Amino acid sequence: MARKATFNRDDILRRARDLFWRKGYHATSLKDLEQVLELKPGSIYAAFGSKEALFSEALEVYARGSRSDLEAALDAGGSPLDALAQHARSLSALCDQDRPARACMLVKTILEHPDEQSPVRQLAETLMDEAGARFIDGFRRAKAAGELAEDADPIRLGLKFQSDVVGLRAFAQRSDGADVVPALAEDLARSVEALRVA
Amino acid sequence: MARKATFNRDDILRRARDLFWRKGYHATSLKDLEQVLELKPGSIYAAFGSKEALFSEALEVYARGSRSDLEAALDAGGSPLDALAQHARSLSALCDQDRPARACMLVKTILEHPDEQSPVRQLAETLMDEAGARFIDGFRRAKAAGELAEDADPIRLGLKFQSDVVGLRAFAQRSDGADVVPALAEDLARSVEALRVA
DNA sequence: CCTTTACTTGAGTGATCACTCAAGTTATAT
DNA sequence: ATATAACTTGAGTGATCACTCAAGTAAAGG
Repeated sequence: MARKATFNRDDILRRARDLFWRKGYHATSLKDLEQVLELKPGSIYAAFGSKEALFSEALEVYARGSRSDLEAALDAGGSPLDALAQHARSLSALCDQDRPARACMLVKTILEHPDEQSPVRQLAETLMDEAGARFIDGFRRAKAAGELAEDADPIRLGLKFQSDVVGLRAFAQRSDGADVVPALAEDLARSVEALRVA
Repeated sequence: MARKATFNRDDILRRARDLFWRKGYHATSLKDLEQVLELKPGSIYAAFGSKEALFSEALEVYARGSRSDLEAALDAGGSPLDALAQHARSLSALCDQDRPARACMLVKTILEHPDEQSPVRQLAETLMDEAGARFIDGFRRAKAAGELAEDADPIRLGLKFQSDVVGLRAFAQRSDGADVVPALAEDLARSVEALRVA
């Protein structure tokens, strides 16, 4: 009856994510996308509707990808505090791999969209809230496991941790980031472990 | 013999700084600048040469402005550690004022310029290195004043502090940033004060 | 096989981009 | 007052922006 698209949608979205993640929304042109996705403009618009819609889907792919590591570690059943510390320590690898950018794509998106009403901005904020909720949940589990002091506030700890991660990753974006990131990641991991009371 | 420009250069640069700070480099068009600066394109180009050159000057104005507070506090002769903690605490005011953006303009610039060779990116990095050097200097003075432990590493502490500030300010950019920033700023200030041994 | 239905193609849309420059204007020096 | 040198003006430059659509192509159903 009909014909299927010749490209793999997930593959295209991952490529779009990497390009947007590296260059940001405004600096990425349709020409850039055509080259990287190996798609003509007509195909892009038939499949995704608009540059903004494509970006939104790419952002969701990014968020989905970031979700897995921490969630897996937390659900593995070991010490929640260890999982959080391990997550911090894993940031030292930020500079090794050849990734599109070291900074968080959600943060980059929020910073380059000052209009709080813009759909892209709101999506990025929602996804960041979800990420924050996962950190908070991590500290909640740590408290439930008796790893934290009685008066520890999981919400405050979770938000502080997210803020620290955001800072570390933004800081890591600098050209000489590789020189300092491992030490900063270690500092962050130890500050988490220092919360342990049991 | 000749004629003077009718506008005040510093005033124009402050306005350009605020616009670029808020919208970022790529999303700011010459049309935007013409409106905000109340200058015709010819005047802008006669005075500054190019959009990039104007941005660079605006970025330097930004950096010069950010420099003053901490430097004054450190040079006031009181406790260096108190000056640093006070600087952290002052971040809680980030959300009160009606500023162009809560995030650091240098960080925003680095994040939206992935090409490490671009002049704008290199300028932003240089200015950020200088800011980091001031933090490091603060901890050096604190150590010299006997406020820090013998084995404290001012460089590491300074970079960690800068990373925390970057994170806090980027985090503060979120729509509901006002709800959490004061608590995060207080946490950061206390973590500085916790370093005190004397 | 042919028909149908979708996907692919890429030249082309008007709008906007950063930027230019010749003509007009005005403060200053003489 | 006049000449001069610098500033201001704004229409206009080619390039690029996000996006469209009619024509071409190919896979699936009968």
